Amino acid sequence: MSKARSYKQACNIALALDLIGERWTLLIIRELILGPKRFGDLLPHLQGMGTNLLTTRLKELETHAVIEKQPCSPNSRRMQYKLTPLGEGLENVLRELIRWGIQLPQSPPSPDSLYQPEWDLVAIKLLYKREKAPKLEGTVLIKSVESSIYAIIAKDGLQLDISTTHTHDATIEGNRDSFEKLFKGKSSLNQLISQNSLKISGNTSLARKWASCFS
Amino acid sequence: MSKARSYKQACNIALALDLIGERWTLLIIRELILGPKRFGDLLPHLQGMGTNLLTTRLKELETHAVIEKQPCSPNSRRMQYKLTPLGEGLENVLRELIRWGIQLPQSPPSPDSLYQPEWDLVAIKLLYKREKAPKLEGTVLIKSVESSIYAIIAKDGLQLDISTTHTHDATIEGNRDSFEKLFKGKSSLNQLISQNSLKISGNTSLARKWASCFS
DNA sequence: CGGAATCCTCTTCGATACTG
DNA sequence: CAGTATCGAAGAGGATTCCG
Repeated sequence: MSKARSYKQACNIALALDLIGERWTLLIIRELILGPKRFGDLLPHLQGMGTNLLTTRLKELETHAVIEKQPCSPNSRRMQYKLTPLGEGLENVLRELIRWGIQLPQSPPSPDSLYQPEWDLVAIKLLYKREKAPKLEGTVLIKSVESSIYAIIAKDGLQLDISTTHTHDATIEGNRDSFEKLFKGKSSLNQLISQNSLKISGNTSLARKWASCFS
Repeated sequence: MSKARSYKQACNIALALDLIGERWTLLIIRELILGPKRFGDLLPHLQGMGTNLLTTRLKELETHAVIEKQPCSPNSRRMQYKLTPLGEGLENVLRELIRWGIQLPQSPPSPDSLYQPEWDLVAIKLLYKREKAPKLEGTVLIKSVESSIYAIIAKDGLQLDISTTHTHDATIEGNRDSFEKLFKGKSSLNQLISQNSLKISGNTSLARKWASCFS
């Protein structure tokens, strides 16, 4: 049985870290931010982690009600892992980690480091401030050479999809770098448009309002 | 030399965790939130951590410019560790960890778990929302049987002191439990006063305004 | 195929003893 | 007091196997 090493401190920080402070754990949470995933989907995004260790971590998280294991569909025997409401609360922790990570001296992107476009989606989702345009609704296509991301603006936040095509109201087009600047609040949409870095089409008003939610 | 194990992922979360995700690291940051500390001050608050490991962690943090080592006083040979501006940015991460930790199913306080009053001060400092009363200034004494904490309200946030006596404008008195409810936003000052759990004196208006910054 | 269990090696941790 | 050295214990990483 996993006896879960603990700091044994009567402190909320230490308490939290007892549950999600171990190696790999927060990266597992990151993987589940965009929705439920299966064991086999998690593994390739966690290169270097053994299958046994992933099993252990998933069990720990499950016993602490941070995630839950459920059938992919009602009568299926295939299982998927999903954040519980408690686990979703970790969005706030991840958001601040992203913010802190952004301002870090950027090490030159080492060639042996893994990259998954979904990680950008996680950042976009978490950095989006719906309160800046609470009533906004619609779908924006974020198009670059590398990927086509559909951002579906809904009442309960931003839903992001990279794998399926959706009908969309507006399009923002450009390269990854410019989008990064936009989403991370380093440049405004107007700045990037006037620099010819980004281009908008369709419902441009929607696109503008949506983009203003990142600054 | 410390070769600092890395996740090797082009993701801001993973990048951040490469620096501050290892065991004990965030607890060291917690210790430095209230101000600089010496090696010997850190150790007893990190029970179970070997001295060698603390040395290693401090060096890692120093090379990544999260903390810096400096003389206690200009010409002293005694050294202390202090957060850099980059390190101070981790306040946001710690704040969210505290918030998440608070809503965790409270395990019965195990007898072998360590408790340090300073950890409460860290929580108070980080949960205080100055923007709720931006112009407030003064000193509030938070008095319980266990401790006398001076909260000095300043422009750049809350300064907290448990070791020295200060002149104060207002006093809030009660037991630790009630204070916890107040600071963690679970109860309002008015509620706690009407329950006879807390008592205020001195500049009660200041005390009320200050207390409202936690809800 | 998904994922749990087993082994084995290597690294990190934890605790204590030691040194400038 | 501030760290270094050491060593057994625990955990991580990788490959492989087993089972439904």
